[in-house]
Amino acid sequence: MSDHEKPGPGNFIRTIISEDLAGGKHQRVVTRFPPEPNGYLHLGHAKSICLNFGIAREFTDKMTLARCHLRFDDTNPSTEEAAYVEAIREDVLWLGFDWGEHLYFASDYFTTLYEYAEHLIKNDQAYVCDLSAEEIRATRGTLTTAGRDSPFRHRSRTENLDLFRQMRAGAFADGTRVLRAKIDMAAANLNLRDPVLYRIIHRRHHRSGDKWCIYPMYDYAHPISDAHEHITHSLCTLEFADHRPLYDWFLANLPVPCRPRQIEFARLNLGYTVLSKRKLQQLVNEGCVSGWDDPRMPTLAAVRRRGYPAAAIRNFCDKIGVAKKESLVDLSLIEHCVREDLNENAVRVMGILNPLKVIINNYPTGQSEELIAQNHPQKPEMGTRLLPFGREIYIEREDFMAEPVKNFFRLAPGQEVRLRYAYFIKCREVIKDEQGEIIGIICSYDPATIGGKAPDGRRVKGTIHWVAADRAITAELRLYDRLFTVENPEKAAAAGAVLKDFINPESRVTLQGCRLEPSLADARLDQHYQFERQGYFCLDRQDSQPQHPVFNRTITLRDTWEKIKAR
RNA sequence: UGGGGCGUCGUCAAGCGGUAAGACACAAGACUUUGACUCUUGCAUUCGUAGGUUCGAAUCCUGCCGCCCCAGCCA
Repeated sequence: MSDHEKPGPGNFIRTIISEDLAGGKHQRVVTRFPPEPNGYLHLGHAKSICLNFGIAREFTDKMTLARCHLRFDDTNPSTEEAAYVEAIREDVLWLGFDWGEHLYFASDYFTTLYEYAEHLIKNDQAYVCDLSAEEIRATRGTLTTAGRDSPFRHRSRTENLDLFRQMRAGAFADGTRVLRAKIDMAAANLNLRDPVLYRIIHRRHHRSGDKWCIYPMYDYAHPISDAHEHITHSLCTLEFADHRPLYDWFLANLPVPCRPRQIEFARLNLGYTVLSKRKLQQLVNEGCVSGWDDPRMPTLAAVRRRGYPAAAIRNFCDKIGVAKKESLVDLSLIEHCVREDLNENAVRVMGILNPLKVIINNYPTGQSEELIAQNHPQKPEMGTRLLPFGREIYIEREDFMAEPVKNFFRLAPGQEVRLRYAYFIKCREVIKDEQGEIIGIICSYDPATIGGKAPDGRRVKGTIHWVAADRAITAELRLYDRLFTVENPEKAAAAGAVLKDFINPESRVTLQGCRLEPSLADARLDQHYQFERQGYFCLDRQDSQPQHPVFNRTITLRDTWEKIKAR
């Protein structure tokens, strides 16, 4: 008994596949991920990619090789572009999946699809209809009333064939005729009321060029493409459930090599963002974000730029599960996955977001030294680095309070803290400008506490991060927060408002003049960094320059202090 | 009012007739040279609801209620 025959844990799709395998319906599993190249992939697609490729991986063993195809659903040249194809391939690869030899395009099947259409015509199961789009709509009927037959429904096969061939030859203008399946204008399922199979679009296709001027509809192309690739399980989202009878109708009425089974699952919805290409396109078009890869966007290109590891997204997709219930997943779940990965892999460094100068008055002027810091406290194998220290340093403005609140155990007048990996310092004096603004503080340090250890065993409650003033590098830091102010922006916008109204004005805050420890001058694009006590950061792949480094904050560290403070 | 789908903890989600997994969130505590991490503990007598079948029901049956999708020559 192979592993296949055990019912898969959890989701209903794995259960179905296991049963199909156990019942001998299939020897191997073949799935596919079928993006349309008309936009960028987002986290919702990641769910589908992980599901489809994950199943292929899971149902592969020594005896049987399961696989997942990458197929571009490029049946509509008016919205699709080759550039998207490249971006999508990159995204899938980045996510960690490989289609191997199995890269396909629906456009590869245009000839087959056309021949099948003639087959339907010859069987009196399809006809050329001269009605306009408006007329077709008007005769389709409503949810509760049947549609009316098109006056062209009873053309002869010969006439249909001739007309269809003329359509293909470019004899007609866009929108003047379509090929329709002849099914049932009274069907309760609107998809069966003589659906359009082919429409005329005189437009250059990114792959087939000007070879065609008629293009197949999704409903028609999809089942045939699946069948020709010997897909066993065609997974799609819930809104296609109504299309399944049509999917099956084509498979039953055409000489296809096999009959794939369509199974629907619920699409992903994530809190405080939108996961629909149309809506994302809108944000880009309206200038709400800087582009498809603006780090606040939920696109794969954006989260990659922001610093979300691919492994974290895969883990997230595992955790959310697959079901038919429409749900809204907590943003905190993906954040947890990102932190979990980054905590493990990010190199620890120190960086000051809002610098406050500290002068250590008993540290000899002109003296400096190098102190040893660990790159990851829990992983000594990640090594150490040297941190320059001197008389003048910067600390985080937030780590000093002239009038400390209760339980504030960082720096305050007379209070002692540890400078991470350095010394204990005590605040002696506050320097203010004419406006009374604090511009620096004067502290004393205890040389005996070098490395941050107290030989006398005395304890300090706070440890803060710092950088040496003269050796720090200056950088721009971009802090990101949730894109929207409401958890369910689509729902909020449906209630009369527009999406734009719910954009979080603080979703991006740019900080200039941040001071970072000198090791960051050699920061690499593929490395994640934890700025201790602040969060995880990575170099921005678009805007960072050697002379002007730009870091994106991937995510903050969990902040219990925020909660304590709020009480 | 037609058709399709769905209702299990705040959020996801197992469960498939034998007496409610797990994760996130949250709360309390321990540890701590990151108020991070880690650890420990707590968190659905109840599965939309009302009946029925059964020794036994979240699981089977019936009614009701609620939510989502469908009238593109988009996918």
